[in-house]
Amino acid sequence: MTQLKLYDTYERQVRELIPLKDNDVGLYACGPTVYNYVHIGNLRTYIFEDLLRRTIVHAGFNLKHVMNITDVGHLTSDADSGEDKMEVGSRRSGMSAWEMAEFYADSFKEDLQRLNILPPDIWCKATDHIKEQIAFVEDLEAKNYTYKTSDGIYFDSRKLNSYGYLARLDVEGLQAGARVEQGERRFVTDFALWKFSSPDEQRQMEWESPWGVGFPGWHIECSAMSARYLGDYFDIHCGGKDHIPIHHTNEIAQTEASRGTRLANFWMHGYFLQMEESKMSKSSGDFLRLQSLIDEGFSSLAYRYFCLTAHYRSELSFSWESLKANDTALNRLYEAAFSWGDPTTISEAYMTRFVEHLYEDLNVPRALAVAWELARSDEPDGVKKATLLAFDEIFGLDIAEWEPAQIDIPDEVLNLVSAREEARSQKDWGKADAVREEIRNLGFEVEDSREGPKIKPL
RNA sequence: GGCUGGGUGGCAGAGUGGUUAUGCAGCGGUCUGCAACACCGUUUACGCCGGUUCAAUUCCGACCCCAGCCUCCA
Repeated sequence: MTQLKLYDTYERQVRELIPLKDNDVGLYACGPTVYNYVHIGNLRTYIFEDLLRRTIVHAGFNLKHVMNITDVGHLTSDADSGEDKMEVGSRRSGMSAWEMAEFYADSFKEDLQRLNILPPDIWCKATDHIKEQIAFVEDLEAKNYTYKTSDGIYFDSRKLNSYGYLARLDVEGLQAGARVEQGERRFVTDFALWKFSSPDEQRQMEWESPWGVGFPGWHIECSAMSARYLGDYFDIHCGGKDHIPIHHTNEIAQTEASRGTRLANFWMHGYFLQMEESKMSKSSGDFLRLQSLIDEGFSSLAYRYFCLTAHYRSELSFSWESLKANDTALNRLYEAAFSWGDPTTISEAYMTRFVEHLYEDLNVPRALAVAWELARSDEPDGVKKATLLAFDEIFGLDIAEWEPAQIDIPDEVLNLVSAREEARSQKDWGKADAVREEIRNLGFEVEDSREGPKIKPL
């Protein structure tokens, strides 16, 4: 049997996934901060995680997939100097922080569904786990890894020799090149575990703690919640690559200091979607949502397919042209698969090639190339269909469900089509072409296939 | 400026020390009254300069450019 190999950012190498315990694989994925809609770049990362979890299940492991919702504490600056994004978002949206959290979390879940991204086994919200986070900070305090400033409790990163290993941080270089105010922090890489509510401003989200009224820092939620649901040391932790230098680095530091482990056996990161012009920046408010693509006439699965064409560890350049190209490809695949009829038996030869690529650190682009070779091969239709449907367990493109769109064609157009058939049977090409032009003016295109005329909306 | 990655044909994107995916577009063809659809075939490539090697796009070094983090971001 083929081994499932994955790239681990911590070791910077591809190695076999061997569960820490029995046949069980614990997977923790960093979810969104729900202060706004997610954009298509965010969604690329969740598509990667979906491919990962489908592959883990395909390889025969028992999966426990946990995803958090950050609904408090993520500041507008990772240097712990900015405002809470939730409070800022609340002012912008006119909703309370609590209402807004629910609104954007629901919107996020809807996007996942539209992209055939399977939901995690457990959703967990930071605000539902304040106790666990306080307990975690207390433990760090007892172990002498914290210090207090006027605005919060901070993690003393210099007490950990291994700090920054995940990102291969040059800590001294960071100190030298620092461009931000350190405030009362003792060192650039120190970070907030608990922030005090400001006396000047009434926060919507705040809690009592041993250190006073306030709210948890951003990083502590992941250490606390992953420990609660998956244990102190679990199999895979993933997120976007931008989390490597700060968020994940800090999670590792907290857990290492408190529990003496490095948190996860594998650290996996999805790379960015690259925009043509501007950056895919959420804070500027100018970003593409899944809905933006749908508004332009693309299906959500066309975007999923587009993401399958690039390896998760390479940047992918987004452009409308490129999305269009892949939309065309996907529709050809759908139509071909539909025309093959009922599935019969799976081709072992193609399946083997597919799995080899998939298990080699999720080489989905290669796996997709195998699908196309299969589609254009001499295999019997039933075999093609059965094999492609098996591939689709991973691709998640709903190939089995696809059927040609049913469109309403006005009687006027149908009459014209009949009139044109009449003219064609009499070889009156001039009239046939004139009628076709008339039909075009009504918004429909006629194509003469072997089975008779086909009508499509323009 | 510091650190971490990356630069492949018209576009997107795999991969490899010598046989060079895949998709879209283009071109040629089959089909068709014509067109379209579909299918078949097919051209253009590895940022720049050195080095190692029988052989480098693939390994090493310098340079240029791009991205991420250090300031909001998956």
